[in-house]
Amino acid sequence: MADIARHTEHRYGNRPTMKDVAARAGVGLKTVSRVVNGEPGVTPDTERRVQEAIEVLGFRRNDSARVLRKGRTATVGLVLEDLADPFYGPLSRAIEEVARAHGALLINGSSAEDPAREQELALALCARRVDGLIVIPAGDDHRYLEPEIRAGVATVFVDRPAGLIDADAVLSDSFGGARDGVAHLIAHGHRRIGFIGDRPRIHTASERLRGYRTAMEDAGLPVDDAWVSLGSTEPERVRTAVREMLDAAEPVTALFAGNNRVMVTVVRALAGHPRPVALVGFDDMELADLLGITVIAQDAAALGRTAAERLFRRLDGVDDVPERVVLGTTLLARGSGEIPPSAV
Amino acid sequence: MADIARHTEHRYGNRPTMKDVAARAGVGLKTVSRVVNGEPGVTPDTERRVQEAIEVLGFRRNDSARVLRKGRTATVGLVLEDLADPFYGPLSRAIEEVARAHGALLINGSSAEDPAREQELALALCARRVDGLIVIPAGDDHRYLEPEIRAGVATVFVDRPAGLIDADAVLSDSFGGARDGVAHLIAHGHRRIGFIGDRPRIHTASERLRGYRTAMEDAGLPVDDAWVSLGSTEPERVRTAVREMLDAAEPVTALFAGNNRVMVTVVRALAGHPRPVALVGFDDMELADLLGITVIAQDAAALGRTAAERLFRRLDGVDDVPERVVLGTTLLARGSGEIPPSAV
DNA sequence: TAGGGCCTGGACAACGTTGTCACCGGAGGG
DNA sequence: CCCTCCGGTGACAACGTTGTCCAGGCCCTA
Repeated sequence: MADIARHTEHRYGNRPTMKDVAARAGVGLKTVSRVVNGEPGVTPDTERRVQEAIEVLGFRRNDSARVLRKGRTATVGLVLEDLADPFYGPLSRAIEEVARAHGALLINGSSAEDPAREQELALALCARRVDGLIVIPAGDDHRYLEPEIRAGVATVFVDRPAGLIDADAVLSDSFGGARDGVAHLIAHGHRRIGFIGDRPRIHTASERLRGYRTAMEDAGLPVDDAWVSLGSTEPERVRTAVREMLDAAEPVTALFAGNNRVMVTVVRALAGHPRPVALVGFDDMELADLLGITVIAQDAAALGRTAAERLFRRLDGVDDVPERVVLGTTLLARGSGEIPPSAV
Repeated sequence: MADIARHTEHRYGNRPTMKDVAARAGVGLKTVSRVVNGEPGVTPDTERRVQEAIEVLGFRRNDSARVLRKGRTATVGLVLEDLADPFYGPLSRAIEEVARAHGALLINGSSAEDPAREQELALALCARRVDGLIVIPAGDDHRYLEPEIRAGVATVFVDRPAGLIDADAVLSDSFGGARDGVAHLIAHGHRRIGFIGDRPRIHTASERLRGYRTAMEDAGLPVDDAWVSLGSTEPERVRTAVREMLDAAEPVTALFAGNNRVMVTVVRALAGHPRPVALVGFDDMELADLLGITVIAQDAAALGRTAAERLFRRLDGVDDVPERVVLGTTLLARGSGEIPPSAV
């Protein structure tokens, strides 16, 4: 007796199960299941009795058991890089909307830019048997996902491509966007333009650098090594980079900021600078319009939506080859990018 | 034969189970379980054989089954209001960090300010048997959560209190913050101060309004009905409210913005206004410092952290009475709040 | 009125894991 | 030399749900 009690002790705080509901309603277990799932073949009267019992007991179906039985979880996982980065807000929101439209729930977590944590998180999601996975990669080796993908977990990468495996990816045109932004500065008369970007290991960062170099080359302009600074987006590092480029014997007259983190710090640094310096940043931000910052805007929502739709198409059984989708960017001229070069 | 095939057909894409691993390693099922869970009592040699089989087969434990058996999911649910609102980024990030420190995963979703959707989402999370729930309420009736709480789902509300049930809540001092902000404007000479806030149904909105009224009253100032505008945070509505207050016969000389959504629109509206108007906003935002906007800052991260810690304390069995924790706010003077009243 | 089909309801197994308990072989003590 | 004990191992039930299949009752038709 004591044994039995110990056995069923703190099990979900003793929640009622379908069995309990069945007993209370005086029907069979399966009939309760039918009512709960809206399956046909139940008399209105029986259904009413079951509903009543459900109400009284406060029964709620245990989806874990359901998942175990059915094999589908109606859940997709999202591994993003930093929940607090404003760029990812609209992106994950768009994914959530699509998931919701497909009756699925979203589980997410952030990797904090740490590849090990990305892997840990992605695999934890797989252990929860998400139907699909959307990943904003922090690392550059995703072979660890191969068994999962083989086992049927639909996987789509966003913002950055997967590393060392062949998988769907939805990206912004980092190269083209950066090239256009730098060309914009050149068109306004700049010849010495600085580029401050994220760590080159990150795909978007290196693509944007490539865009910068291409624009310069296309205009027949040389690029001094001192004009390019890559590394973490730590404010301290970025501030130093700005200072060095502006204090040089031949200072740059314009700057290109490789992403929103960098841009924020650059704007702050330039605010304290005596000479006007042109600036174009990658990524739009709220309030950037009021500050008159010219940016290359990505459509984060479209990125998320596209990726999610792709994921659900795969979950619906469409099985075409992995593909890379690239979305265009938009240059928003607001003033900071149209400042002419100032005499030194 | 065909029957058997049909039976095991598309089940997680036929993932290997512990049984498969056991067969391959030539050991018993339970031994595999022991290895997977790091339980003691397995010879190094046996363990190696099992690990090898796991590797080869690409086995990953099915947490759904585990949950079903154990009764705990090591998962907490977060119902927030809008993933894309920058205020919630740091908040959910802080919650995630605490959850991670406790070895738990976070599932979240947004209610989009719709009470029905909040309920749907919260109950879906309960069906997935999350151990705990953190809710940023959209609605003001949470009785639907009573069976869940009774069944043992630890529940903490953040940013706004629960409605009609007794539950933990972690809040910012909306009343005190607004009162201080308005008092700040009064101290700088303003007598006619407008308040533009969110819908009064929302607890924070009404508290902030109360703070505004209290500050005015404390200073012996009257409040004209035309100076108070409550409603949605739609830009169009806020713009209209700003215009009306500034175009009145006796226009306000200062504005208090009830939250970050409102503040953004107000700043935009004031940018096009000929006369300088003082402004204090509730909620800090990135770049607000560069625009010189004086704000009442809440510590979103502390809010999230406090709530999450409270949740896990409950999950650890601490069972004190539901409590309301109120965190202080900080006035950040940056210029816009220190503009003196301009002659009309 | 008997027979057949349809509709409602229930018994039972299975999903993949973990807790319980029993078994087996070897070491150590009497 | 036998008995006990213990560490390592495996058989089995149980978690709560759903799919399958069968039973019984009803109505309709011949």
